[in-house]
Amino acid sequence: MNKLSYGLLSFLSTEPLTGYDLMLKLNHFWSTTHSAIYPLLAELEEKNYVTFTLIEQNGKPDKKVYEITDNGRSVLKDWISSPTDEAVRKDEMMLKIYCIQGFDKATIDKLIDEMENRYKKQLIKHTESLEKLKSSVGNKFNSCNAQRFGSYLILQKIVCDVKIGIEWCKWIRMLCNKNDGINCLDHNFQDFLKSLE
Amino acid sequence: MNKLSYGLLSFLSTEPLTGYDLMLKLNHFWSTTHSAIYPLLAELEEKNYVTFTLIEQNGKPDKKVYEITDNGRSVLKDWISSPTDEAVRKDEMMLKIYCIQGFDKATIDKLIDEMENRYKKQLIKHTESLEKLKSSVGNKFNSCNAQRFGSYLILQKIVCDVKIGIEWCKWIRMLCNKNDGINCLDHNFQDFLKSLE
DNA sequence: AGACGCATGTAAGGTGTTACATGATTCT
DNA sequence: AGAATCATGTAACACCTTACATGCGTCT
Repeated sequence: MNKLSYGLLSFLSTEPLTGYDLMLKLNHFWSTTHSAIYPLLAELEEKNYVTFTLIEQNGKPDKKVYEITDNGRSVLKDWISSPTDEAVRKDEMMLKIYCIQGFDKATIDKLIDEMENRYKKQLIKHTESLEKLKSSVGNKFNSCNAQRFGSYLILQKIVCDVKIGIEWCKWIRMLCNKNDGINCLDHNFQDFLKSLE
Repeated sequence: MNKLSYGLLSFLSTEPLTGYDLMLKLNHFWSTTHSAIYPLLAELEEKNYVTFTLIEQNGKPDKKVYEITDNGRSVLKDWISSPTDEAVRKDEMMLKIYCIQGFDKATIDKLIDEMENRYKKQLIKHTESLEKLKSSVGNKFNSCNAQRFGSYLILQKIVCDVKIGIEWCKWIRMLCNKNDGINCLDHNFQDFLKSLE
């Protein structure tokens, strides 16, 4: 049972899903591919943590809709109460930003543009998901046992994170375009964020 | 040349460092261990992208201080101008948050406490790094070619990110403690953030 | 006509983590 | 007395990504 296996159980604990669905949903905040998911689902089924129903479709490939079992829920319970590993973060863009001081303005501008465009695309994608979720549940997230509460919490944070990413790009551009040496102490990102309101 | 190899070159482009230093610095925003770094440094040296000087020490193990070569800088230049891969994110805590609606209040509270404590520890660590950086350079980050400009940009973002993480924990607790069904539409994380000021 | 979405799966190769290995000094 | 810091390195295993494989329907 690796982390992704628990992740699959976590998602299946709220609704029955196919491997394909799981891939799409997980990708909002957990980098993975279908090739990693399908073998793990087969393992979970062998261990009796999930069961599946084969749904025959026409025009589309048949699909397996997975559901969590009582065994699966019991394993989930143990996992959620045990210590949590640190997050794995590997953002190539950050490695590039680290060394930008050695490059010319044109190269830097191009990089910041690339980064901002990426954040903007993510914002559109995650805002859409959040809106869909809100309308599907009728915006009732008023208790910790509300339907899809966890999904709601995470989407709210991700949307906020990418918005801050966009502001960060703007802040960097502002710093780069300041040629005077005055106000050296004022270049604080959080002050910049507050000044926007 | 994988992403971490470029990362090592990126860090070495701003100052000479040992493998151990690189591990510590990278860990602020790139999950890795020394076991991954040392073999890559050896490869970079074979390819003539870096050179090292052996420094003999007493009381401590000898160390190899690596410097980037002109070849290395040329490779960096090509890399920074080429398309950037998507960030890899794998946060076990988010997988746990996803399924919290199925658990009792005590389990949820424990999990949110664990998460907030983690963010708080990170805040202390990264704030210290930022303060050290500021004092070492004399707070002069007024141009994009300023010394350690990239490092400054990233630390500013990370500090902001973890602060938002802490507020997110508080927001979740607030939602969980609301038992009434009133004001269902008001539970927006960004509105919550704005209300703090 | 070609790309994309739906939907599942395997194989190969690259990447990453954990454990093993050493050892003096400093902190708790 | 035991843990942490500094400092490097290897080996085994686990993990993850890319490519291969299939195939119909819809969109551009």
